[in-house]
Amino acid sequence: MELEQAKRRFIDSWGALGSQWGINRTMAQIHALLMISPDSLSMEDIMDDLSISRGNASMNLRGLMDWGIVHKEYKPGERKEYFVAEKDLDELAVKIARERSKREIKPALKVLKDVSSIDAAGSSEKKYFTEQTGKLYDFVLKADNMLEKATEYKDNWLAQLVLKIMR
Amino acid sequence: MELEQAKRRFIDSWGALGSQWGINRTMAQIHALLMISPDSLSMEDIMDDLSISRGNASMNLRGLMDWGIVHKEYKPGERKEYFVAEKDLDELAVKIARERSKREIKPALKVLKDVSSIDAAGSSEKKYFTEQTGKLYDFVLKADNMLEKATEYKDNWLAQLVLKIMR
DNA sequence: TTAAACTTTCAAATATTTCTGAAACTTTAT
DNA sequence: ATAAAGTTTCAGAAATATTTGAAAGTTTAA
Repeated sequence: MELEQAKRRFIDSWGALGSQWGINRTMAQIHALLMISPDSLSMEDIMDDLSISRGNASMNLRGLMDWGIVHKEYKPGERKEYFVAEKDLDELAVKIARERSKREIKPALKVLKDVSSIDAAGSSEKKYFTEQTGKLYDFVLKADNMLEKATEYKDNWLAQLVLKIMR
Repeated sequence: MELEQAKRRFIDSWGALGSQWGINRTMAQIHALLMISPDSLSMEDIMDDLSISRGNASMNLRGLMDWGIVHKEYKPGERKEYFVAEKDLDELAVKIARERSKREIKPALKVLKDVSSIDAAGSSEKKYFTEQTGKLYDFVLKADNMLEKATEYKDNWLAQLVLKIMR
């Protein structure tokens, strides 16, 4: 397999993976492209490589920056903006985990807390509902806390956690 | 907040959450409905409650069964099929984790392995590519293994893991 | 074997998401 | 202040994904 071919295969599957995870295909592709790029790329470079429009590139780069996993770089003497991906994978994982927690888990927890605390007196239907959503709340909260712990300690988290537990 | 209102809010947000996670809205809503249903529900019950067509209900119930998180139940003397959700949350998490690993992570690993093993001799561009995708492969593999360990031991996994490490 | 009761399938319709491209905006150098 | 170089925005177009509904398929009981 030649480089160009391998590159396409990587970018395509990273893109497909992204869309399965609720990230849009192009955003994931741009991320993939930046991950394998030794140098930072301009918007034009990205548009050309992926054959996408300027508007599309602009919006998705903004999206990646909102996730905190891509940032701008300015080259001295140049007007253009260049983009680089966060390439430390532990750091990348931490940022994604934190952002998903903030954007998705926390709001879900709020809903679960609200709906599980309606007054259950009376019908057994109500009782069942508050019981189930309450359990869900506890579970999601526990999971979110574990994720937080994990990101706190990055790759070394397990060892640190063990130490904490043992003392 | 009244039960009906709380129920709608729960089903809607579970549905929205689903679509952020690459699961379609209706499938997530059916799942939510079954989670708070003390009794098993027929396809008609589900169609009525969510105002969806028979075809839609049928396909999404099949989807949920493929994930292994909903199953059919037959009531004695009745022709109709009834559906129930897996309500043990640890069990639910394990099933989802295993299925995602099988459907998404494993195929991604294959691609990463393939593309990272092209012959890197020559250009430094190639070298960088194989290096980056190789690191990605190692990282995803490590993450997948941890997930597997976690599901093996279900809720008790951490304690078990600690024991293993200490011996 | 038939027909009633029920489920599945899939082509066409609908809804949702993403993408384009051109206009508006911003920044910088002169 | 101006214009060149660049970026962002957003309405409409295109692409994708989901949903419907009716026909085909299946199962069961008599």
